[in-house]
Amino acid sequence: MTEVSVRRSAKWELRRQEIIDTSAHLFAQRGFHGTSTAELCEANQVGKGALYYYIGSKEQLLVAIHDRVMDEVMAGADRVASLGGTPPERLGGLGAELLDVIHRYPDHVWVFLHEFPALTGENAETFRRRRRDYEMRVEEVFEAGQRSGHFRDIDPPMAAKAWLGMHNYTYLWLRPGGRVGVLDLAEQYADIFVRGISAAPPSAGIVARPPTDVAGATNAAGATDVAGAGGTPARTGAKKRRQGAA
Amino acid sequence: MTEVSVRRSAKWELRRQEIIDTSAHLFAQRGFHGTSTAELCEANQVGKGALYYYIGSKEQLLVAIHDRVMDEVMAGADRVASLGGTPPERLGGLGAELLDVIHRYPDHVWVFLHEFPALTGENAETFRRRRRDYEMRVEEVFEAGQRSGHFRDIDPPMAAKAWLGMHNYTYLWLRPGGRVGVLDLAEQYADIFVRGISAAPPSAGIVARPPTDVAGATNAAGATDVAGAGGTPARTGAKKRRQGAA
DNA sequence: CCAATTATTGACCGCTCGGTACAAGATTGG
DNA sequence: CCAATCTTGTACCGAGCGGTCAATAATTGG
Repeated sequence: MTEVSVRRSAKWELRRQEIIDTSAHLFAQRGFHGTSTAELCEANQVGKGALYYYIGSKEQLLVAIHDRVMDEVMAGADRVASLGGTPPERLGGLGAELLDVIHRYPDHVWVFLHEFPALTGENAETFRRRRRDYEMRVEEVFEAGQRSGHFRDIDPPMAAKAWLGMHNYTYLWLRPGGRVGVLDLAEQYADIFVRGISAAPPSAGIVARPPTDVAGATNAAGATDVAGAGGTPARTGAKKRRQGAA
Repeated sequence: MTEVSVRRSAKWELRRQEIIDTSAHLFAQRGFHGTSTAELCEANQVGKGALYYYIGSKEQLLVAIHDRVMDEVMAGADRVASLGGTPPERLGGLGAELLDVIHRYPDHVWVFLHEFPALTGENAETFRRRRRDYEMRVEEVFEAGQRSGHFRDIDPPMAAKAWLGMHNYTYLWLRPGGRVGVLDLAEQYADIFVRGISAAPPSAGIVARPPTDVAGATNAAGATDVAGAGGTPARTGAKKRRQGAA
């Protein structure tokens, strides 16, 4: 389906990359479905024929953007793993690498984090798996940190999600040349998070108050799914479409 | 433009809410631009005429979903503010309220966090402002915590964004009936974050290592914007479209 | 220098999109 | 009971969609 087989010239690959990057910029502004192929042509200064000569289809373009992000992120994780170090050090390294990617590819990352649901079938499956792979590598650091006694006893999947959220969210504001430097930010984030989960004298129960429960408010349609992410909808009887969560 | 003036019957309002909620579910699966009005009709079991009788336009539907989320989130913040308490307590309260909304309206929140760029003109402006308002209320808690000596000296805007990211990201996996309870989660998150920024003996520099800089990699098109979020694009010469960041 | 290959154009296709018009049911209040 | 009003289905609209194609310009290698 993906048809990667055919080798093309280096010039072709180069032009293709340019088009991918420019298109990522557009997608990040207008959304994938909100951007027409005509707009892609205009932004890339090519006719329709040439555009499709390079991209194959709109979805393959989206896949290429996803690939760029996942490749970079995974390469960063590999680099960190190859360096070894204590769990806190490894966690800091992962954060620095992740923020580095977000900083260098803001458009691609935006698309990656927003337009995953626009992928269909096999493509969606591929990136669901790759995301999960990365998340597991983060979890492993938390597990290692608990075994080594650096971290206290928190649920690793939960910690990983908290950590991911904190870092991923920077895609909304972290920009080259911005007020905050990436490396500085990575250090501060690592500092906050590592302190937060480190095995140290607990600071007693200063924590949350339950939300003052406003009158029996559930989803007004009573329509909320009950299982984990991506549960099948009731009632709608969808036809051919793509799946849900990321 | 928004045409809120005309009062309708209670029955009408009720049916409208049902349609909004059902549509939020669809949008959360397929994306706003990826969902056709025909699909909305099928999901809501109405014809096109009836659909538009209730929603006015597709974008007004999107606005209604955004409204629901912002209203709930702001109401939660108000409740917390009215309770008073120390900054750590207030922060925990905000987190519990925020997670509560995400938990009760997973579809609406998904749409809110993904489809903001689909809003145009005045609507985009409105919700950009309301988001910023909420963010500032979070920042204020960090500032107060520093004044009171509960928190150490971190940049409040940065801390607010880290905190927001950590909490908002739960929209990807937090579901009614899921493995983790909301209140429990809120406590753990508050625990991690408050420890992470509390004024306490610093645990020395165990933090980040810089990313081993892979060969001169900037955006291959050299196309990254240089200013803060939402900078105007170069080169594309867009026509009538909406703005960038959230 | 010329044939083979690569790169590009722009007209065109069938289809779906968001939205409207309007007549006909349902409901309601006097 | 009937007229006014609320609610609904359906046929239809122009526009724009993603994608194709045959012709042709530009480049390349022998």
